[in-house]
Amino acid sequence: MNDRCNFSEVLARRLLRPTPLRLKVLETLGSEDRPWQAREILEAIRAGRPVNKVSIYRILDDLTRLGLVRTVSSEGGPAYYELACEHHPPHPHFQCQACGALQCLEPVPLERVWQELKGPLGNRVDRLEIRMAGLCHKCRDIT
Amino acid sequence: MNDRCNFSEVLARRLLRPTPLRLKVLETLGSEDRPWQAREILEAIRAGRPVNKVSIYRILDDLTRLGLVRTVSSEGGPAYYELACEHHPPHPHFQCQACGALQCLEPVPLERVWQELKGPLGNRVDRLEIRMAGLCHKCRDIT
DNA sequence: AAAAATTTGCAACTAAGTTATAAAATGCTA
DNA sequence: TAGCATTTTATAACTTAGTTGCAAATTTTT
Repeated sequence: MNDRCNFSEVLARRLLRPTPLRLKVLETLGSEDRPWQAREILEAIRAGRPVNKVSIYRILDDLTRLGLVRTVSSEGGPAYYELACEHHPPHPHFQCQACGALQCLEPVPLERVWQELKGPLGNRVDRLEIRMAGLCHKCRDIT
Repeated sequence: MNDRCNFSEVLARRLLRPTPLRLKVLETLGSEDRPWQAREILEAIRAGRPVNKVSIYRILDDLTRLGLVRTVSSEGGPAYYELACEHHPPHPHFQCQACGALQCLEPVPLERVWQELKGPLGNRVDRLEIRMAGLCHKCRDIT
């Protein structure tokens, strides 16, 4: 999916060294158009080399803090992570309640909703997360 | 907040006995206009009598399955629960990234967004969760 | 009141994520 | 390029949220 980002350049520009492990994490996240669990990333990387889970969590934290990665929360489950580069702007997600799979949906124009929500409360709003839940087309076909 | 629901009637109508503990859980959820963590509920009830956490989780599960309670997921944290009675329809939430507090926002008209999102994917959509994150007015004032 | 069913408690467990600290790797300066 | 400082990764131990299996207690039914 994401062959278009030069990760090591991006990392270097952002005060984080482009180590093999960091690049591997970014590469993994970019390899499919869906959010990943920390554990999935760990297992994917372990298929090729030994890694410790703490390193994965730390790298995901760092990348998130720098804005290269976005976290997506899931219904009762663990956190998911996705790339936050210019080719992957914020967007809603769909989670299947049967198989648990999390899909990325197309961005939708939310200016109106956004304005309506942020207005009256005096809160400073930084992020908006939209998650739909239901039965995905695969699980729908099966049953 | 919620003096308007006759919980034990509601429970009885729904195949769940109105036990003191179940009523206490509902009463606690209804006592403030905000979602509660399981742990908060546990502690609130323990102030008045001994309870086991497993009972709380089980009761919350049962009530959620019956549609009397809704779960609200939070940024990286534990699950939250809120009443789902007719006086408290689905609505967006705001979570402060500084103090972690979760507020209930007013329901917004989402038909347009909903249609736009559910359309092309072939998924059956049952629920829509909207969460905003940022800095709440209290934390804003402090800093 | 006895039997059956439901509800709650208790202990042990799992999974996600964190913390503290040590080891390894990398970059920098002489 | 050797030595020192800094950054990155590993390891082990821990915390917190939530679950599971089963026993005790309570309630309902007969």
